[in-house]
Amino acid sequence: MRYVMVQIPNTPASASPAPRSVPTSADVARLAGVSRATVSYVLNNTGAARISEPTRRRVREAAEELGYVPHAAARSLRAGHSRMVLMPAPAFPVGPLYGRFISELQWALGRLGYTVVQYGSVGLHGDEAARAWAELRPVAVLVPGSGPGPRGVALLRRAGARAVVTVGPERVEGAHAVLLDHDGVGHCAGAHLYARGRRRIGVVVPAEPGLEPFSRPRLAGVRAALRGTDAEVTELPLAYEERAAAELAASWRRFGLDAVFAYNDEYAMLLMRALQDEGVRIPDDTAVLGADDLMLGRLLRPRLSTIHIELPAGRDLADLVDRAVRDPGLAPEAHQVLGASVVRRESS
Amino acid sequence: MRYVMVQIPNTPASASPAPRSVPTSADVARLAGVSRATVSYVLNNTGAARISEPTRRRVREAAEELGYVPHAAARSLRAGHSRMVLMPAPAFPVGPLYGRFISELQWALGRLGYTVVQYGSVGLHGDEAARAWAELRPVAVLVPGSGPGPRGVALLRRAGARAVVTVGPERVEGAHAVLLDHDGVGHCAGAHLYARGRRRIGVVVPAEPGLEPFSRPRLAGVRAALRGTDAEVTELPLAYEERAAAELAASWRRFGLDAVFAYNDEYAMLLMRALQDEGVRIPDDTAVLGADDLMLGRLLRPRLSTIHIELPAGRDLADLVDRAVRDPGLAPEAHQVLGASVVRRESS
DNA sequence: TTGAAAGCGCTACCAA
DNA sequence: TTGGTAGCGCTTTCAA
Repeated sequence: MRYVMVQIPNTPASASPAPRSVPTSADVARLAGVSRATVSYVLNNTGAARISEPTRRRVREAAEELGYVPHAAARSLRAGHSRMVLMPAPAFPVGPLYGRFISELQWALGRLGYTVVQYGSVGLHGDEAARAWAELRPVAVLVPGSGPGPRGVALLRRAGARAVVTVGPERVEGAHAVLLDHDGVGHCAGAHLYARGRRRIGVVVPAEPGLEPFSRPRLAGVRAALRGTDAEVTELPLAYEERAAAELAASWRRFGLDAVFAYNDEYAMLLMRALQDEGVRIPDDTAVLGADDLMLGRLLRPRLSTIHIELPAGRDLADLVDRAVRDPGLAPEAHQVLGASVVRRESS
Repeated sequence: MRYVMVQIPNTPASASPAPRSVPTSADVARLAGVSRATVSYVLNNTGAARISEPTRRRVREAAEELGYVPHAAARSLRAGHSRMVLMPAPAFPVGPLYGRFISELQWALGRLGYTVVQYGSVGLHGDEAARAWAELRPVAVLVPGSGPGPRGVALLRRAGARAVVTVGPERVEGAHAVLLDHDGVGHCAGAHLYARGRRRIGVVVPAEPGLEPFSRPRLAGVRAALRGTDAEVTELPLAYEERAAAELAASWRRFGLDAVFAYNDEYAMLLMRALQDEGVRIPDDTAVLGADDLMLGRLLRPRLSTIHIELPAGRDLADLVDRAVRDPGLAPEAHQVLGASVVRRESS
C-alpha cells in the first residue's frame, strides 16, 4: 500500500501573517532607548549590579515585546567557542537499550551546561562525515559505533573540538575511547554455554549492514572463550526475517549444534520460534542464548537466557566529556566498559 | 550492579600534540598568497570561471595543507539563513517503526540539501523549549509528538523559521501539521473486534509517561467506533512490566472482557503472555489485538493480530518541508496520514 | 582576474 | 551606570 497525504481544508483564520524580519539586540536597544551593550549586559546578567533596575526592566520588557531570541551562532562566533556536543546519529537501528543510554547521556550533559545535538550524517562516510561535523565547530564530538579514522579525529581536533570520544568496539588514535566490550559479551556467552556442557556452538551473525562492529567482536569473544577446548564454533549468518530463520531452522539438524548464541534477544526470539516450529526442543536439543536482557526474553517460553549488558552510565560518560573539554591537553584515555553477565533462565 | 569505568594505560605515542588555533580562510589566503575573497570564490565555486586555474590550485592546496574547514556558523550568519532543519529528539521511547521513519526523513531532507539536526531538549518544556530551538535559527522545525503551543510556534516563526511542522495527533495554530491518525488506529481496532463478534472490549493505556498523545486518541478511536452499539469499552492502565501485567491478568475474569486492544504489539506481547500464564485462552476467551505490525507479533503463538500503520513516507514529508521553506507565505496545511489497516492473524 | 571592505549579530573592553 | 566600538569568520559588491 502506498501512503498518501491528503490535504485538509484550512480555517481562514490560520493564514500566516506577513513575515517580519527577525528582531536583533539592536532592535531591543532601540526600543528600550539604550545601547546594544546594555542589552547584552542585562540579558546575560553580566557586570552584575552595574545596571540600574529601571533600565533592566525597560530592556527586559522591550525584549519580551519584540519576542527577541539571541542568535546562538553569532554568540558563539563572538565567544570563539560553543557548548555544543555533537553526536552523529547512528546509522544502525538502535535498540531500546541504546536509546535509553542516549537519553541519559543527553540529560547528564545538559546538566553540565552542554547542548547535545544529534547530527544525521546519512550517506556521508569517514573523513567526509568528520568534515561535515567539523563545520559546526562543536566543543566535543561523541561518536557511537565505528567512527572516523585517525585522520578524521585529527581534522575534528584542528577544527576546535576539545574532545573526541568514540563509543564502540575499537580504539581510534587521538580520541578518547569508551570501549564497549563486545568481545566480553561473546566470551561470557561462550563460557556459559560451555559450562552448561554444550560443545557444538552456533553463533548468529546478523546479515543486516551496520551491525558488524558489534557482531564481529561478539563472535570473536565466543571463539576466544572456547579456544583450546573441545568445543566447536559455527558462524550462522541470519537476516532478521521470518523466512531466513525458517530456512536456517530447516537445515538445523544438519549442523548438529547443541547450542546457539543468537547475537541478541531479538534474533534469539526469531530463531527460537523457527526452531520450535521445526520441532527442535529447547533447551534439550539446542540451548538458545540471547543478549541485551530485553523484556521480551522474559516473555518467551522457555524463558530466554541472556547476557545482561551494563552500559556506561550517562553521567560517567558526560563527566569524561566534561573533563576532556576542560583540559584539552588530557591524553586520550581508553575506558573499558565492564558488565557482561549471564542471566540464566530456561533456554540454556 | 554498578558500572565502573576502568582506565587502560595509554601508549606514550598517543599524547595529543600542542593544540594549535583553528585555521580560517584568512590563513588559507595568506598561505596561498591571495585575498580572502579569492579563497571564498575558489572553495565555493562561485563566480565560476573567473579565477585562473593556477590560482585555484594554490588555494586548494593551501586549504588542504592547513586542514581548513569552513565555519558553518559564520557562513550562515553572513548569509542570513541556514539550511538547518531542527528536530527535537522525542522524549518518549521510540520504536523501530518511528526510528526507521526518522532515518528515511533525514535521508530525504539531506537529498534536498538540508542539514538535519536532532536537538535533545531534555527537561525543557513548551515555550522554553521553543526558545532554545529558536536560538539556533533553523530554517525549519519538525516537531514529533505533542509540540509547542501556538505561542511557541509564533516565537519560532519570528526567529526566522520558515516552516514549522508538527508530526503528531493534534494540530497547532500557525504550524503545518502532519496528523498521525491515532484515532483511526483505534477506530480500526474497535471495528475489527466488533466485527469478530466481541462486545466487552478492553483497551490498554500505557502507564509510561510521554505516550499519552498516542494512547489517548487510540482509546478515543475505539470508543468512537463502538458508539451506538451494544459493545462496552473498558480502559486498562498498564505499566510495561511483567508484574503489572501479571496483576492485570490475575483479575482478568473479573473484568469479563472478551477482547483487548493492547495499544501496540509490545504491550500485546506482555499482556498475552500474562493471560496465557493465567490460563486465559486466546482468542477463545479473549481476543488480543496489537498495533504497529512488528516482527515479534508474527513470532507469537497464537500469531498476533495487529493494526498495520503506514507512516508518511519520508520523501513526502521532506517535500512538504521544502515547499514550506521555499514559500513561507504558504498557509499552514494539515495533512491526514492514512494507513491503519487490520492484519488479522490468529489472536482475534 | 583579483583585492578591499562592509557587514551579518553578538559580547567585552575601554572610555565617558 | 552606560555607550562606543572592535572584531569573531565568512561572503559579496564594487573597484582596480
